[in-house]
Amino acid sequence: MLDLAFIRENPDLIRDVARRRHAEFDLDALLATDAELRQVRRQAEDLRAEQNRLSKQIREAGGDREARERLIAAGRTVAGALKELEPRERALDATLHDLMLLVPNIPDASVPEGVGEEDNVEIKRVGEPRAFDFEPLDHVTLMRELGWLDLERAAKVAGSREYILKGEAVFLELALMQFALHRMSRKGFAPLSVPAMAKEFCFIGNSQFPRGREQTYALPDDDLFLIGTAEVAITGMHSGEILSERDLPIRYVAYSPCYRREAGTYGKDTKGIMRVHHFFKVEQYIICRADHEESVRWHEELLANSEELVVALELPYRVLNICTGDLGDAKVKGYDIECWIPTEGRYRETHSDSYFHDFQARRADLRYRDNEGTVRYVHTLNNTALSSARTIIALVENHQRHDGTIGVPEALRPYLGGRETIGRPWRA
RNA sequence: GGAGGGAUGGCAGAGCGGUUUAAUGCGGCGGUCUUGAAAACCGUUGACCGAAAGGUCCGGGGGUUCGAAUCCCUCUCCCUCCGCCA
Repeated sequence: MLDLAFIRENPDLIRDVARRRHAEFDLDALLATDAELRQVRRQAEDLRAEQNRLSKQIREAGGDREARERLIAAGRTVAGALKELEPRERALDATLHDLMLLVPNIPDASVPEGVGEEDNVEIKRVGEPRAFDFEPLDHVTLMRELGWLDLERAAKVAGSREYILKGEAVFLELALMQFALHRMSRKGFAPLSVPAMAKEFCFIGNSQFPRGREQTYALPDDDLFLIGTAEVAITGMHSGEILSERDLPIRYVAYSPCYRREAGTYGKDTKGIMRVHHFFKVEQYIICRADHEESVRWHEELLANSEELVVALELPYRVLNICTGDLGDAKVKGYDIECWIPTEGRYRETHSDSYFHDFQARRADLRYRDNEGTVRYVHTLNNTALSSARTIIALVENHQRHDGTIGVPEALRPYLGGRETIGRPWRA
């Protein structure tokens, strides 16, 4: 959420943001509602001031019965007028709030202009795609042959876009998560394991709602929703708080399942476990001072942390600077890391590194008291450390061996009993 | 699931219809003293809207009243006990 006063004073800039983002929202409706609310609120406040004056006079009238009766009658009139005005004030306030939630954040000047993902700008490429001396197999074939994946029974249990991992794939998944948690906690990030479901305010605070609500699983009987990322739970965790500057920055590394409805993606990535309804993720999250330079510094550092993990897993990757049209509403700027998928012959997204300035903090009412005693909204950032399904794809495809087994990168071996390969050889 | 108790400023904690414009303590900030710090002492200090006047806010929402932190209803969360359970 942006500062309302800022929107009021910079309507042209906000219109330009909408244009750059190719986003739709009704700024005129917002400004009109704001203007009307301010007018109605002023009337209501005048009435309340009158009410207070009368209340004081009634108190002071003491035993003077006649004056008392007269003042109470006047008070009744004011109360009646206020009662008529208040529903209007509340309704306008609610409308304004709803409209405010639809205003996107202001992209940084370094975000490339563009309409969709095709306009994202590659800023670096690291690692050479491996030259296979045999025909590499895709992750579905490999994992099936290794006895690691059952898609048919997963569909039977839970429908499309679900999967059952079996055998060593189960340990591989856990190994990746543990690897990421250990590495990040060694860097000073505090490990968290958070609830997989959260209340609505967490999703609004984080900006998943109201736009993108259809991407989230709802549990209506309990007024809860399944999180699509640990970010939701972490933002909710500190919402409404006033932290102290000396507690900042807060650095978390959170492990959680992630649930995504993938509504509207029919026909996209229908093979295997590239696009699935659940996976596990280790997420980096930072809460820092309200300082642009500091946000930028952490944004770069979060990227470097994730790159370090990907490099340790010996996966070729590239980094994209996400363009205005593909950038989530709440983000000031975003980088994606995409890992090389040999059988697709292209890079696929595995990480998303974002900063928000105080956009999430305003929605979640997350503030801090600075060293001068001033209360400010914090800045928030997050980036994937590792996510399970897509990293498994990249790992098995890139590290497959001629005999159908999977090579384990050295950094991951401590989490897999020291083994250099996993899976039984099944190819000649 | 059942019974009871509770939720007040950064934290702790009074207040239980109208001098509460929310006491007091801790913490924070500023100062005196000090080479510097600690201690002590002095001052200052809730959040939000508004240019201001003024207004809003005592877990959320609704109600009673001329007037609600205070009374009523409802929801959420926390605590204690019982039941069930990995």
